[in-house]
Amino acid sequence: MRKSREEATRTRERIIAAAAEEFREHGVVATGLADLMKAAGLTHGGFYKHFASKDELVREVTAATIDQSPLIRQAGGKRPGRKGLVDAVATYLSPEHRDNPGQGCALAALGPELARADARTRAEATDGFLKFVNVLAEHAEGLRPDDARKRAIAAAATMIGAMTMARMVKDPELSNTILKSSAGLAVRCFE
Amino acid sequence: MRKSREEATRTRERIIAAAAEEFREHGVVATGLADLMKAAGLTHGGFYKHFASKDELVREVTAATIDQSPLIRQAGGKRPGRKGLVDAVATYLSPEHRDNPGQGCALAALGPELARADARTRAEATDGFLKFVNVLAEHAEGLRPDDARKRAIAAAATMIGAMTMARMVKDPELSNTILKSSAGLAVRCFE
DNA sequence: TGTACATCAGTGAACGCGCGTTCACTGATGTAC
DNA sequence: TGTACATCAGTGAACGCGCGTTCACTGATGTAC
Repeated sequence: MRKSREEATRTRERIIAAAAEEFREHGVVATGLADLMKAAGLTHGGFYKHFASKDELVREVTAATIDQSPLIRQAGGKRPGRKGLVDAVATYLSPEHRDNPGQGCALAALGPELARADARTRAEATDGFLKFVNVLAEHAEGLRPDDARKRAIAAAATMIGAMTMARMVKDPELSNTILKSSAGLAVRCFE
Repeated sequence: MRKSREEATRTRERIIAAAAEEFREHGVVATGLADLMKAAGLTHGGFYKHFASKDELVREVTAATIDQSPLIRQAGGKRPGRKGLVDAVATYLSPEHRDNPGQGCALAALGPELARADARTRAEATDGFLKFVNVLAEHAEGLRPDDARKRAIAAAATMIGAMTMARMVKDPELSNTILKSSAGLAVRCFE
């Protein structure tokens, strides 16, 4: 039962979307292709009509998922400067983001797994990290560009580390403190 | 060939040490028990004479590995105050630590995997995070204790996030910049 | 202290299972005339 | 525009493999008298 080209393209995107969610929620290695294809509404045999291997899927998911980070999703059309920065950081370091890793930032959900991935996936992850950094740097006011970039890099590390730790920690109060205190630091970083 | 009690205890510790290294290097899910027992110099069948399950091992490794974080390993017997803080942060955010995840901080190497682990493992990870925070807070001078704690939490998030991103990123220059800029932020955090 | 027996650390084969991947097949879609 | 044929998206069974776990067995260690 061959499908039309547009439908095949849509299927491919559906697989990527399902994988993006499953990977961020359960981890890349822990997610099986059969589970993932079922989540996309297909049987597992069809996978290789769209991707040469699981590694190729991981690479495509990494590339596609960056734009779904809450920081980047809300970046377009928001106010610049300090107000915008505070908004962006608060959206990223929100309890909503923490409690929904499947829809959130891949760097926070998969950081160490991406660090162990193949060169091309790491290259995609690097691009994603730089995109993240640039969104932050654009909110910096009155700083030399390379200084803004350095500060944005440290702020990004803070935000990504905070999200990971806020999810890991068992005590909900401590988790909230991690988010709040780190948000404060990320904003202060540009002052 | 039964072994003496002391030898059995040593074997158990050898399994934990081997697992600690393998897990941090390749991830928990990606590490098989057979590989890990071979790394400990044993055959895989003997594993269940020491642990009830892989999950139990993960929990014990999490508890045992925290003290091997470069931050905590060098904490005893170092100078207090700002100098000690700068040293501690520099040791943690060093290229040596980045390039040797198998001997490094479990929070940076396994953060998201620990976040998905069972309740008891997450409790161990939480204790480990608080130990990390306390080491930093002890270096804070002239701050109210709860303020020092909040700042230490944000500094910890920065350091852990920075180590993860420094390992993930492909560009070595960017990786070094992440370490340096984040170290600066972690120290400034207490001023 | 010496002897007889129970314990149990470690071995290596085997268990069922799910993994990533392959393949023969189906039938609707796309193409050529 | 209609017809004949090639293509190929998706199915579902099957591949070998390594996973976590179990088990019968060995023989040195520990224990009881």
